[in-house]
Amino acid sequence: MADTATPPGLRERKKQRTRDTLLRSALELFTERGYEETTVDDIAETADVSQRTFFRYFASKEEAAFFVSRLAESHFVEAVRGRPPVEAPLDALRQALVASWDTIGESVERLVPLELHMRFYRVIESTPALLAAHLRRATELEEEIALVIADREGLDVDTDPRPRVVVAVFGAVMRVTERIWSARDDASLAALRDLTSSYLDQVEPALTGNWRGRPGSGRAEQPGPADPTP
Amino acid sequence: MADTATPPGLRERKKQRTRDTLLRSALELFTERGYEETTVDDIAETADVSQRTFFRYFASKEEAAFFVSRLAESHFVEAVRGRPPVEAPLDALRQALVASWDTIGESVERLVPLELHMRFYRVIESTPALLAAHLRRATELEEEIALVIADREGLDVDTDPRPRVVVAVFGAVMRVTERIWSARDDASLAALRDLTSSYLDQVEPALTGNWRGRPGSGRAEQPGPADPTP
DNA sequence: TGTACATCAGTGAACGCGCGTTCACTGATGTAC
DNA sequence: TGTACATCAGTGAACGCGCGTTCACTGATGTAC
Repeated sequence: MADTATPPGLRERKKQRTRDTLLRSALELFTERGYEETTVDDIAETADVSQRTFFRYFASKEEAAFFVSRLAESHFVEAVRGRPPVEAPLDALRQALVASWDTIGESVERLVPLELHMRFYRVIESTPALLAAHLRRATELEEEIALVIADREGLDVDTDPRPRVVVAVFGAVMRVTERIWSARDDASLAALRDLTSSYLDQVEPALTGNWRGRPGSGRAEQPGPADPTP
Repeated sequence: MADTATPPGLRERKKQRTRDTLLRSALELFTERGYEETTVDDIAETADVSQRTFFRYFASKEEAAFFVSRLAESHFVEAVRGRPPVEAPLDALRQALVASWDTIGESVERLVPLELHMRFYRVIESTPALLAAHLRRATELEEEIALVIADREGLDVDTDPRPRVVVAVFGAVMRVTERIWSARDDASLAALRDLTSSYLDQVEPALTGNWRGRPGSGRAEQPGPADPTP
């Protein structure tokens, strides 16, 4: 948890301040007027630096947009890594999520207000380009976590499908709840957590065949004689 | 299944030919030299029309890229809609996938060679911008299918989480297998189908806690005394 | 404490690039009589 | 079968736009002595 070895000098502190100002400016503009409607020049101007300086800190507009998310994600990965081995994989993921959401505020607030971060999450969901980038990043994160899970269980992801499958299922539920959450009024982290929790509880019921007393979910190889729905 | 009422005239047939030529040119260039490395002008030039004409047929470069995929997707949705109600939701999805993959060649070949379409799928996976767009489109498709499933079961997606959850889980497994498939040598549809099938079989084992004789997957509220992995 | 030099964050202006749009126009196809 | 007109696919050229890059330069911070 320690920072760099030597305490940061004046130059270093100024750099951090410039970067934080750029980040805040970016997220504020994104949430206020929209991602597409905000140019890199707008961000630089709001942060009171040149456009050239923006690109010194962020390789692209997208990188700035996801900088805080990146922090939250590595926070979650560390939480997964720290779960006790007695927990089953799906439980470990779930507990890690709860634990990291309980403490994420502290890390995020060092950069931007948590409330701003949460509001920006909703912007992601309503901006096609951002949502696309978010989903791509999510699959990269899933691959990373699958390796952690495989490591926990002493398995190889290339020979055993289960690590990637369990992580993909977990991620799929999260993305469903993120989307529903973003469309509702309550933008709090607590609301997202409760929703995710209740949806995770529905995974097993959703996968078993008998949603309403059906024969069962055996490998139904026979096409069945019933009439297709019109 | 019937086409338009009146048989297409010369003008209409020429339009279709122009569009098909543009599609083929686009997919060929994308697979040969890469998506980012192909400009809209390149595509128009290869198809022997002006750039202006390209935009008359496709609103964007991305729309052209996913035109054939769009066809395959609606094929799948129809297959889901046609599954007999006795099948449990997850089975219905699975059977619909198998069935639509068995017949997709016929629809696709009307536009471009199936082999070209399959090769392009691998380009999607290796091109960040395309993968991002693909994932966003996939979630839109999932929402559509969730509505179909809810309809089948007489449920409302806003009150019952199960339709969206089961579809999300199914989709998550598909995306995992797409990615693995795209990294392997065998680019055939059969290879993708077999891989997907075997991964779907792993969903239930992956979600149950006992990957190697563990206590069980009860709601593990106690953090547990064990040491975190280093 | 003071001087000389090195490092490096930030600047300003210009540019390349490709996507997607706009405009006024041409010529082939379709249709009415 | 032939003529007159309407429709509409396609054209060519120019443009707007924002992202991201390149260049030569300035001035503040850090360091050596």
